[in-house]
Amino acid sequence: MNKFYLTTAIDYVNGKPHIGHAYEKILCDVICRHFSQRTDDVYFLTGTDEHGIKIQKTAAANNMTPQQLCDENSSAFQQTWKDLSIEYTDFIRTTQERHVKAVQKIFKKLVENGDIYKHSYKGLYCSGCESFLNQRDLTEDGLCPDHLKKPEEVTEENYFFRLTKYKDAIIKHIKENPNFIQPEFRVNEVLRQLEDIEDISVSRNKNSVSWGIPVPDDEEQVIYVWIDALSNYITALGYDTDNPSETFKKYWPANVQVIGKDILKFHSIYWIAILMSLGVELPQTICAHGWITIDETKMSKSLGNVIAPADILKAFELTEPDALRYYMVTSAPFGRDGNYSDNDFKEKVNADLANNIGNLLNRSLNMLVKYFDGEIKPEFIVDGNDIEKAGDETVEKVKNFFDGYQVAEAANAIVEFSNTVNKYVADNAPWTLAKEEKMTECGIVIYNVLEAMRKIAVMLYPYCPKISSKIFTQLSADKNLKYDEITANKLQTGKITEKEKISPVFPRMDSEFAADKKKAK
RNA sequence: CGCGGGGUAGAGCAGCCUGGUAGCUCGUCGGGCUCAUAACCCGGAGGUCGUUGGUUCAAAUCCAGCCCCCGCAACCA
Repeated sequence: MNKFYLTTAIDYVNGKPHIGHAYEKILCDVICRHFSQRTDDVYFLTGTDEHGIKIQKTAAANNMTPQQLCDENSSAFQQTWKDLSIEYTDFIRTTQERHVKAVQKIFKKLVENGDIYKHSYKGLYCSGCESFLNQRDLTEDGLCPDHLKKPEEVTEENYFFRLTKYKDAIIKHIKENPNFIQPEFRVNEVLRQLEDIEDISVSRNKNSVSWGIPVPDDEEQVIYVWIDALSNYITALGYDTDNPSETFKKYWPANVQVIGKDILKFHSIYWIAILMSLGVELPQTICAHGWITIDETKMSKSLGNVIAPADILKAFELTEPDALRYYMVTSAPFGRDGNYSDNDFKEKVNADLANNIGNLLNRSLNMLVKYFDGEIKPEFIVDGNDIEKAGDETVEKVKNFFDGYQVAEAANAIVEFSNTVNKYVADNAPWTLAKEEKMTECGIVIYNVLEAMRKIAVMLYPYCPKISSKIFTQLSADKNLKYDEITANKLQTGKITEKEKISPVFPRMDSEFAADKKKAK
């Protein structure tokens, strides 16, 4: 693999970031960090979607210009990603000039290709809402639910995209490329949706929506969400209908486009049709993740159970996001919904990060200090033992899971390995060996454990970069994170640590350590 | 109506394709160890595998019917 390009959905800036937004970005960051360990060239794109009637209205309600609202909320998203250690390569905003210009060119190109036509559209317009309503949105009496007024039938002339022209080609592509839509159980849903698609409206009259990218050569119309938002995945790379950038040529097509299950239709049908019309290659995989519920309840503004990632970190007095990152991506199996609850969060990270992995490092380093003054002697290194093999097998398993973007499953494999190593410690009881003065045997066991820890630190890095870094530091190990070098590298011999340098890399939440931390503040 | 997934110990899941001792994580109870972050290791208790019937020497697993839950179909992240 010589490059890896991943995109997230771009978030609509009509509100502040919550853990639903965060879930996707963490998932993507974990995937990108993993692939950065296997290729030098990872490009990770995220951003914000900033046009449309909702932004226009929210801004007006708050006495702001739409651009002010977008600036404020887009910044909030960027700050949140920083707080969560999301290291994207580029952040695109659909109000940026680079995007606006490219979208207009794309629109023109679609017109030239004969895939866009003008068509009058008859709809139910509510003047209170300043927008069209669907029949199903109305009350039983046919009134607008918000304004309790009867909407008027209004005819608007819009531009339409010939989606139906690409229907057969899309079906063919989906059937011929089994990995195109992931998880696989979504494929039938999409094929079913394809059966009754119609051409889609891709513009709005300026009178109903003014906050958008103007249609080229028609002052009356602005470009609607489809062509605007979806094309961010290529405009960010510098796509241009006449003269695409080197970056675009290098990274497109995307290896994977990660989205929520709610927008799968737009990505596996609309977006694909647009690319087909433009004559641009299709992404390799569209991966739809599930949703995060809160205490088994759907998150919604009306229920008032929306949680911001920062609130969780604050509530648990966490100074780094690793635990939350770990929990979020392991709480749901691939593509399924996950759940967040304070209690599950605490239990999961205590069990895996503190008790299992963190304690394993702590106990083995302490033994190294106690029995060998922190020194690894050359005679401790014996190749080909069972733990080494188990470690190498885990490395392979983790790679395979990531190849299918199965992030939670890969994490389980890492914890399982750590668990095996804990058993190995108990079975071989280095403390007993020390008492019996079998010092070389004792050293071999401890060394094997520390070597296993080094591998765990490499594999854990995508999930918990800060904890991983602490493990490397305490092992005095080279922070080499490349998978190819896992087996080639070894811990250095000689004195690697002393009593004062050892401390829990992840304190149990609610433990004495956490309590001490609170006091210290 | 349709298409798809599911119902297995208190909770969350695996096993089902390729029938033959029902497994994992958390919790719980008991024991062990003493290197460690009330940690770690071992063991116990706890399940008529939704239900009815069929195939078979043998069914959680295959087949049929029924009951219940969920997803998609609807611009929710």
